[in-house]
Amino acid sequence: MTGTLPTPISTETIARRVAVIKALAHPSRMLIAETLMKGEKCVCDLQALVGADMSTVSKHLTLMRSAGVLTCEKRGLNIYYRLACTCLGSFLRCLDELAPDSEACGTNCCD
Amino acid sequence: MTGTLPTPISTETIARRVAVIKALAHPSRMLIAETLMKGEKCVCDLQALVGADMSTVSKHLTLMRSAGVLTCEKRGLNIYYRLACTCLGSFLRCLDELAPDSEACGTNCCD
DNA sequence: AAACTACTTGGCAATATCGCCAAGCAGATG
DNA sequence: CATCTGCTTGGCGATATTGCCAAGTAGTTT
Repeated sequence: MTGTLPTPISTETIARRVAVIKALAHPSRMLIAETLMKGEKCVCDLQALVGADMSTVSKHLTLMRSAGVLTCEKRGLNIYYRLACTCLGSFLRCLDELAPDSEACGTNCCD
Repeated sequence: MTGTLPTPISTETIARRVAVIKALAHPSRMLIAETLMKGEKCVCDLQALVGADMSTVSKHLTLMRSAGVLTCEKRGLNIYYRLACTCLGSFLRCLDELAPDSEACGTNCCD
């Protein structure tokens, strides 16, 4: 169990994680994720929320779905999106506690 | 149509979260975060790990520190970086369970 | 103090992401 | 069937990210 183990994480795992993380790395997509934590919404609802062109919102949703963050279901004329990533809420709340650090250790110290 | 409720999350909160998420949204930075979960490392260690130019690694680290994901401390000739975001581990493990979804609901269905 | 070490910063080209418009498509409705 | 609705896709310019080289800095050693 102890000792020096070679990096036990594969490039594929890293890539998959990055794809999911990137699916959240945009203000509109973060807002969508936050909103969907309260329940499913159709694209038109999310468009109104985000305030961008519907095609833009649709592309955001496609990206998030491809990454596995969202799932969708068609009912009647609308397509309803919902969160697939249940662990997101607690993580985001944790992030909100995190303070940005402007202090450096090297040459770029400010005081 | 669902009820119209005013968005209870501020633009600033969204922006802060996105900054943190972006700090993880790159293969090298994800690998750095994963590695630092096991303990602090100096920049040269991380350079060897990532396999990029030291200046590149340094910029990644600066970005992560600015977002609040890392902290650093200078000891002797080296600068040691460590993870500041304690909730990252459980979130990443959760992400690893998440399956990417290639099935769509609209016109882009494949089968 | 000159040279060295460990790292950061500036600059710039290559690449990726973003967002709008226009066009397309499936299902519902007239 | 023709049209309308809700959404997706293609295309493309605008903007942001990435990574290397070169140059700079603070502390260390000789």
